[in-house]
Amino acid sequence: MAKYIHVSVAWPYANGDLHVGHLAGAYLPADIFARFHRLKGNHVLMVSGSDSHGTPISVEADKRGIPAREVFEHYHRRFLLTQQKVGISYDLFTHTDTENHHRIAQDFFTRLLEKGHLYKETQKLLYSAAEKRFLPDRYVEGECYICHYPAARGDQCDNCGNLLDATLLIGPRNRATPEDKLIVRESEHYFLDLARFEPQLLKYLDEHEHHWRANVVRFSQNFIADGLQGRPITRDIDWGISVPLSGWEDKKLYVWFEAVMGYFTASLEWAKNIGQPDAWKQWWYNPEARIYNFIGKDNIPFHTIIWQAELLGVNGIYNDAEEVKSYDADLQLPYDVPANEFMNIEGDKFSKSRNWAIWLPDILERYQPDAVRYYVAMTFPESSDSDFSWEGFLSRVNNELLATWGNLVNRMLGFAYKRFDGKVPAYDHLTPEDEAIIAQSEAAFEQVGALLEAVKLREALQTAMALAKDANAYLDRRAPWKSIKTDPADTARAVYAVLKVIDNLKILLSPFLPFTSQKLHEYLGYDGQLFGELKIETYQEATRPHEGLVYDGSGAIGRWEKSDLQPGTALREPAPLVVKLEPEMVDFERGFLGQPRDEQPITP
RNA sequence: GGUGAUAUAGCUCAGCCGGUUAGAGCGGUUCACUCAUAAUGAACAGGUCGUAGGUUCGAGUCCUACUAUCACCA
Repeated sequence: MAKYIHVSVAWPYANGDLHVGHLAGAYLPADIFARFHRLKGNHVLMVSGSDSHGTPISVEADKRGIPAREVFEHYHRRFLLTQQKVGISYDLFTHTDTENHHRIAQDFFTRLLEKGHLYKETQKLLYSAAEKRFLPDRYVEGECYICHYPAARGDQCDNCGNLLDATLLIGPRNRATPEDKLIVRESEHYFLDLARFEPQLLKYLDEHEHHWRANVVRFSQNFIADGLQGRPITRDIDWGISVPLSGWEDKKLYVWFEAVMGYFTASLEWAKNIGQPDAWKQWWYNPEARIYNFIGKDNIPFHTIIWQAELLGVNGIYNDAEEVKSYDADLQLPYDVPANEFMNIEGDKFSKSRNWAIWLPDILERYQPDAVRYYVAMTFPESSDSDFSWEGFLSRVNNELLATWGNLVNRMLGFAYKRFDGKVPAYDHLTPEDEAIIAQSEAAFEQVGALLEAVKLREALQTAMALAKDANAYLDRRAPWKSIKTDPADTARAVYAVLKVIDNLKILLSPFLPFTSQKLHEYLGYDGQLFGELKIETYQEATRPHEGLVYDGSGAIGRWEKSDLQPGTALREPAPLVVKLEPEMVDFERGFLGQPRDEQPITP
């Protein structure tokens, strides 16, 4: 029976381009997982979007002297193009500045307030006399009250690394305008009362600890054991979602509070966009559904504790009224939160300010999306931080993806095309060895599938690649290029067997390598698309339109099933699947690291 | 400062509940092959598992301390 799988993917701040860290941390794992489940025939809903609020965007806007909205719109557009190019198959990638998201976030706030999950408290904050506003911590600097470093930032000291309370800084000043006068002022804010949810959260973690990654469980359990503090969910800023209370017009919802709701709000938007406004409930109010939340390790507490608390707090939302109460279960909490660690670059951690980064729009201009996907997937930081090195990229693409897989396809399809009249050879019977390699490739659906299901993606890819390696070995033992001279009937058996294995590998590898699998699919003489298409659509709401990336799976025919390749099928003339990389590219690419970057337009 | 994670062959990584000679891929060396983008196959050579202790008949695998790195929290 088809299952309901929700793939919730971390929302990127739209204050700069996407880089390989984004891909390795959340987007590619999520996409591989979603594609696998689509092939299995499950109902997949994969959503994410640009986080359009938050200080990082305001900071970037101030730096450029343009409004925050322009910054996020610019990068949102680039996110759509980039992810379309690398094939991240969102059912909907939207953003948080939609009317839909605003409205639901406010409904969450109201409902939490009504149910008594919020409380008010007065905070002391720095107020700028010149700008007539409370200054976000990142705009403040002063002497660190711990190590007395003179230029500590308001939120953290770069010298001793401690997180700071901006109001305690010695001689705090406005970074933009040093002569500005800063005063400590009181401001009232709403707090989410996390402690109330402690028993439910502990129970939730207990129920999931066996199938979660160990570090995610332990970290979260300990986080609770330390005692849950209330968290402010409003701020004195002007860029964000309004607090739905009169008298609170000059405050906004804190970005972390509303951004995580995106998994939910985007699901509703998707349902509305396809004209079935209640369709989202099949995931969110269906106890059989599974929600998987793909994130990076820096986000663990937000996705194992805070988001759960919000969901618990608003339970029943949009499902209360009798006439729509088609699903009477509780609001679903994530089934798994497979957080990845970080991907470093050439041995050093990512840094936007130093431009120590590998930008996706840039490398997708130069390399095949599947080459990037292959290397990143093979290097996924699933259990510990990993490292992206250009030497490694060169080596893995040329020596593994091309040599083991691309070459297997090329040598055998080329041979069949030339020697068997452009057709899948007909055979009289198969030898035990032929049957063995075919059986092995069919058994791989079970093995690789189990690994994918358990979100052990790197191991799944390794397992599929090991099969390609075995196919090469089998081919060398059978040596059809020799038998063709003496025993063409035997050649036909071997070639058919390898083509069948290749046809199976096409599917086994397709969640990882959708583009090359599609090409191979066509070379093998098939028609149709293994997967659906990614489109950029415009949606009009009452006051403003917005664009989203949308996966249209209506034409997809790929299934997670063994090959039924028919002898006599006409092949199409094959060409190499994988482009070979020149060793010079290593130095070329390294040359960009740490240098000022010129942002280029993205070609489709 | 606290919490979690990581530290295994030149490189990238596996090693579940502790148990015979610590595994894989890549790279290296040698041989074979020539259908293939000099791509493939076979064999061999490479680690005593961050450091120091401890528990145990026996530890990479459990415990303690320490060091380094990453993240989060205060």
